[in-house]
Amino acid sequence: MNIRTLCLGILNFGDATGYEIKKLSSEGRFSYYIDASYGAIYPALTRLHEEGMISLREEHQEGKPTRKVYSITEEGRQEFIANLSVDPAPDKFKSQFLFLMMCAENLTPDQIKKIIDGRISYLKCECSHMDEVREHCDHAGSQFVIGYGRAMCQAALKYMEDNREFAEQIGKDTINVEAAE
Amino acid sequence: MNIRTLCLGILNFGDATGYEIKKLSSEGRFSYYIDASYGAIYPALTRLHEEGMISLREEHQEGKPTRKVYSITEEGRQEFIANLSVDPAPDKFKSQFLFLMMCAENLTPDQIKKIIDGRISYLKCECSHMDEVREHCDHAGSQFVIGYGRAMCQAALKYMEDNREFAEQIGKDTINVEAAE
DNA sequence: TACGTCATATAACGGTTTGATATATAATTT
DNA sequence: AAATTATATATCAAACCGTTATATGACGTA
Repeated sequence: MNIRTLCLGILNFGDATGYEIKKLSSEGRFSYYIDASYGAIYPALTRLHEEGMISLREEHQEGKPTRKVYSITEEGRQEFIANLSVDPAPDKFKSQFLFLMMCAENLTPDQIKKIIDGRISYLKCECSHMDEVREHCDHAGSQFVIGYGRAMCQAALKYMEDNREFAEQIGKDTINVEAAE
Repeated sequence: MNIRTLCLGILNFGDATGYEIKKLSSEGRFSYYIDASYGAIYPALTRLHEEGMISLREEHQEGKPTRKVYSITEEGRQEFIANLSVDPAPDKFKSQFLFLMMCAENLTPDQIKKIIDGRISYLKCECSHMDEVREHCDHAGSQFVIGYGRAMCQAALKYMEDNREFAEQIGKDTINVEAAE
């Protein structure tokens, strides 16, 4: 799924500027499973507008750049709907935390402990962020999606709490092995 | 975390060719949280070799291209360890499935059902793939990481089974709304 | 006075996708 | 049985897509 479809999808929920699309994708109710950058959004919007998929309304403001508010057109809606019919691609997931855990025998027990503590507070933060988003949103699709994200987050937290001792042991074992050599 | 560090990390587990690094990252025990492409791996290995971070042993074969087997050097190991000390970046997660669910009111009940069925079999497939990887691997870090992935996968399956009716209702509601208009 | 928010935009960089090249073996179709 | 197609091994480059970093600038807040 490319940014083109992503912009159309967000605009299908309501008019927005490039700035707002960015915020929705990295902080709003889309943020759990999407993250687009300005460098991709602005050129995509320009092209979508040239092709008539979205229309533009300029709101001039004093001291600030002109707000360029985009709306999806009937043509754009059709392209968007057509794109929804293709089979969804597999999820993409990248985690530097898991990579670090995989290499835990190269870390000191102290480092491992710090990383795990950081992970748990990161997950708690994500979790409460999703709770917040869920409260301010009664759209059914959003409820389902945020609920999914929350379930993942809670499962991760539970796993971390149940298995942190095992992970911390890796660092301690390595020290003993090195001492024995 | 860039491919450079990723290649060093995989080579720190043992010698490998570019081809094998790719397989490990998209099918092996790293695949749950990493995925690198040939187009990134080969240039990275070439550069790493030029810089003395990895050494090269060529194995000539009949009919096939020469196998270029890389090993991490002491210098490479030092760079790798140094890179493990930085705070892990937040996870990156992208899901076309969740995007589709977010837009469920634009889909027919039939489409939603098909997407959910596909999702459940995808998750089951991922889950059994992880079980398989876990069995063939008694390295502690791998156990922790695969266990994490498995926990996520099972939580996703449970959520899907508990909430599929809710999601399927979205499509049916939309039809009724449209009929009423 | 420095940082966070609003707002658009581009250049440099990094990584993915696609496809070229080449052979052997396994599976499927005719 | 023969022919075709898919899969696995193995490296690599070009085209394309998206991220990161940065420029610009004003307003509000700590």
